Amino acid sequence: MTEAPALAVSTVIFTLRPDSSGSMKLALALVRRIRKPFDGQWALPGGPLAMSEDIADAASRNLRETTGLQPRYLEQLYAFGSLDRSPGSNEKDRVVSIVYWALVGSDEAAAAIESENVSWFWADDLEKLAFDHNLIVEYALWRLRNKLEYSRLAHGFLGERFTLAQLREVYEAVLGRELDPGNFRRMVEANGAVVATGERLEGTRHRPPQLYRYDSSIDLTDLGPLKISNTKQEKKK
Amino acid sequence: MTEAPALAVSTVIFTLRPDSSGSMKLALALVRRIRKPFDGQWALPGGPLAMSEDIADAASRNLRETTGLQPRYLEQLYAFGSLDRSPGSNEKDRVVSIVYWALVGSDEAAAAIESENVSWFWADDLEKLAFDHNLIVEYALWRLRNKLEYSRLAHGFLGERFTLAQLREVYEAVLGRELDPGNFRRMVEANGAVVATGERLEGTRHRPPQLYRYDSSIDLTDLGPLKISNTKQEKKK
DNA sequence: GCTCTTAAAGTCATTCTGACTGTAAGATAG
DNA sequence: CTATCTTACAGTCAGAATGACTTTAAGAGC
Repeated sequence: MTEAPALAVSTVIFTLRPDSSGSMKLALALVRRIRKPFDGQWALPGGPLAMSEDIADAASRNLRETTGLQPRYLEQLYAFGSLDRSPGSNEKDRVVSIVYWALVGSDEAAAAIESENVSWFWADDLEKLAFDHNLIVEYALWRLRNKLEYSRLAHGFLGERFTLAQLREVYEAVLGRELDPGNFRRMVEANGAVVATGERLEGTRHRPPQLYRYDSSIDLTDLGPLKISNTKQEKKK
Repeated sequence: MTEAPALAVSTVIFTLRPDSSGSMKLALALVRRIRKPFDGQWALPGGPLAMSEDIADAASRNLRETTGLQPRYLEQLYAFGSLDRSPGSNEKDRVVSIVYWALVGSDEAAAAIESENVSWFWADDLEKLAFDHNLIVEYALWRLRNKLEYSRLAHGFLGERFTLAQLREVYEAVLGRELDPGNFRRMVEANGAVVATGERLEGTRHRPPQLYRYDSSIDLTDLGPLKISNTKQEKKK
C-alpha cells in the first residue's frame, strides 16, 4: 500500500460563560500546542483517529480528555484537507482533519478542566491560532448561528428546566444581538418544541417566571437522513 | 507510525434528465463494482485520496474520470466513517470516505460516458447500493433540496441563458412537486439573483418568453466562511 | 378570424414579523 | 402599607411574505 494522508479528528467546543458584566457570552475551548509546528500557539483540541474508533466517538473522547465534560450536542462540521494547512511542513506530514463541533452546558463548563495549557476563549475575539484553525472556528460559528434558528440547539447550553428569559439569553449570546422578549416568546410558543412545566422560578426580585422544558417527543436537530446514525451515540450515555 | 484507517473520496453526481414522458427528473451517476466486497452491485464513483491531491480536486477528478464531465457545482457533503460500513470485511480494511456532491448541466450530461459499468439512475427510485451508499445518496438529496431554496444552485443544471419556465422545471424536478408559475416568478424576481437579458426564446408555439441569466456579481452559494477556500477550485477552470 | 398555449401582471386573503403598548405579580424602599 | 421598580406575559398594529387564483398579452396553428 502506498503512502496516504494522515487522518485526525478535532473538535470545536462551545459553551456560554458569564463575562465580567455578568451577561453570557459564547466561548470555546482551546489547548496550547507543546510541539512544532506552531509550538506555544493555541489550537483546537484533537488527535489522530484510531483504527477501530468511530469518528464521533473520537471527537467525544477528545472533548472529554481536554475538558473532562460530556457534549450535550455533537455534530460533524467539515473535513479540512488543503495541502497548505501546515505551511512550511513537508508533504509527508499532510493531515486531513475531520472536525466536529460540540455544545456543553454552561453550568458544567464552569467545572471544566482549566490549566496553563487548556483554557476558554471568547469566540468573537480570538488571537491567531495554529494551522487553519481560525477558519475552522469561523465556519463552526457560522453553522452554530444558522442552525440555532431552525432547531433546538439552545438546549445544549441549558439545564433541563429554564425560563424563557434564559432561553432568550442563549439566543442573544449566540446571535450577538438583542431580541424582543415579546416576539421571542411568541416565536418559541408557536414553534412548539418547548413546554411549560407548571413550576415557577422563585427568588427573583420580580414576578416569578414560568419554567419550561424541551418537549422530548420532538427532536428536531435537522440532520436529515443522518439523524438515525447520529443518535446511536446517544444510546451509549 | 501505527496503522490508520484508509482515506477515500466519493462523489454523488446529480443531473437532470428527461424521462420517457419528456419531463425532467433528477438522476445520479453510479458505477458497477468489479471486485469484492459488493462485486456486481452499483456504487458511488470514488477512490483513494492521493498524498498530494486536494480533496475537492480528487472529487472533481473522479467525476471527470467516470462521466467525462466538469462539475458546475461541487460541495463537500460529509465524512462517513462508521466501523460497520463494510459488513463482513475485516477491521484492517476500514475506510473513511469523504463524500462530495456535484451538479452537472443536463445538456452536458447527455454527452456523458455511459457503459456497462457506468450509468445514470433516477434519484427517487434506487436499488440497494454497495456499502452505506443508499444512506449517502439520501443525505445528498436532502442537502440538495434544502440548499436549492436559499441559493442559486439551480444554475448548476442550466445553461447561461434560460427562461423562467426552465428554471421552474429545475425546481420542480429537484423538489418533486409542482410550483405555481406566477408565485415562482415573483419569488425569483424578488430574490434578485436573476436578471433579464432582453432576448426572447423564439420558436415556441406560444408567447415567446424572456431569457434570463444569473447575476454574476452575486454568488450566493451559502458556504459561509468557506466560500473563499472553495472558489479556489473555480480559478483552475 | 378563432382557438390553443404559455408569458406575464395583478388581486386577495392569510400568515409571519418587528415594533410597540398595557397589565400582572412579585420584591424593595420609604 | 403604599409607592416604585423590575420583569413576566398578553395583546395590538402595520408592513412583508405567501399561497391560491384571475386577467390580459403574444405568439403559433388551423
